[in-house]
Amino acid sequence: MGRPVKVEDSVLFKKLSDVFREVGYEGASLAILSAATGLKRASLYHRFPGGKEQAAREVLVCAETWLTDHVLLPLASDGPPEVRIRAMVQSLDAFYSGGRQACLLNILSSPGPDRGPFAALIEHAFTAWIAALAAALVDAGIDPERAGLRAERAVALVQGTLVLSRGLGTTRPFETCLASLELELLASEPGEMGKPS
Amino acid sequence: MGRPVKVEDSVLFKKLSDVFREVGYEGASLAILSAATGLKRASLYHRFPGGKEQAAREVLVCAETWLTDHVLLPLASDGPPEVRIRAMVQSLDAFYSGGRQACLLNILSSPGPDRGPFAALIEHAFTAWIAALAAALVDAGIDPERAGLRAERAVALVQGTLVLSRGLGTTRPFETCLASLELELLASEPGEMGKPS
DNA sequence: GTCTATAGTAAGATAGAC
DNA sequence: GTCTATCTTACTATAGAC
Repeated sequence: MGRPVKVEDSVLFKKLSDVFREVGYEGASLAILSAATGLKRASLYHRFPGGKEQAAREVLVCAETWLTDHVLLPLASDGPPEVRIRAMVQSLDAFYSGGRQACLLNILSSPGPDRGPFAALIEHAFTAWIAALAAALVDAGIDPERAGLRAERAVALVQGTLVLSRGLGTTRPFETCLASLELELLASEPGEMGKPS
Repeated sequence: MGRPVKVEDSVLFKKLSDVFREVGYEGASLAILSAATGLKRASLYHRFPGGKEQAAREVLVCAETWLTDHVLLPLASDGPPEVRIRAMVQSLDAFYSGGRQACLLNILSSPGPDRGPFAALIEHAFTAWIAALAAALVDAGIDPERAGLRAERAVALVQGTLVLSRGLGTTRPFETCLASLELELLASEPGEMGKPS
């Protein structure tokens, strides 16, 4: 066995992220994280003195950076709204591997009344995502209130079709969702999104 | 301490279900399950020789029975479609405590490529739910293909707004979803659901 | 920065008394 | 049907060598 070499942060975070997305936070033991990254447990503690919780938090922060770069900034660019939204859709397709990989925002959120150690990060990510999407819709001439509802609904659809794709064992729901997302977000009719009144 | 009394199955399943929905499958240790149910670990093994996995499986079966009684059968009744759908919405509102409690179908599904021990049960539940909803929409005069897409989309929206409600720390997304679900499902216009072509 | 080695704790699971 | 007691394994975390 040769001399151990430093593991780059980018590949480290990628592998940690994959584990959390595959087996969840509680299911991700240090043994599994160690095997996946190639780092021994003690080395993981060197990188993350706070243990698994700190590792998950930093992975989440890393994911939020990705969200900012690939979703929020494109949505806030000065191009035509349909182009910005299309960029978001393509990024989401890649990020979730066409529906095969779960969302950290779902995986790392604790269901219980105590919202868990990552509640603030997760809430911030969802809020920023929805706000950026709504802003793009407003730029497209959509009423601000309706834009907010549509944006929130779109994020819920992405999350829900990920859940459904996993449960049904097929990526079709997620693919269908992404395929119709742009047209649906920019539709001019009140459609099925409008307030019932 | 008095003589131990038998714990009824109905309350046992309810308490086990609550734990799984609160802390997830991996997070639900036998110590937690024991504390929540009032049964010692050995007693849990007496009821569930297969351990935690069997307990979760039986809880899931119990949930599917609930789904059949409160969602599938009402959807398949011979009343007007809007009444049937309204019954489903009210049942969902109660089952998820207005968006405060997670869905076992999401919680117990393993994200990874190996779909986990409950994949078949979860897939069956989602499939039956979508099929029953689609059948009600067909009865309402909606084109079968569109009915299937709308039904799948509605289930995804329920799951997604549950995820979002948890992440945002408010039940509003789930409530908004339920409030507009009936009108949206039965809308006569192509709406935002139609195929892009 | 990574490793081996190890302590201490919590987990899943079983045996046998009542 | 529930309990106490125990076993074995797996996990988290730390110490110290290289």
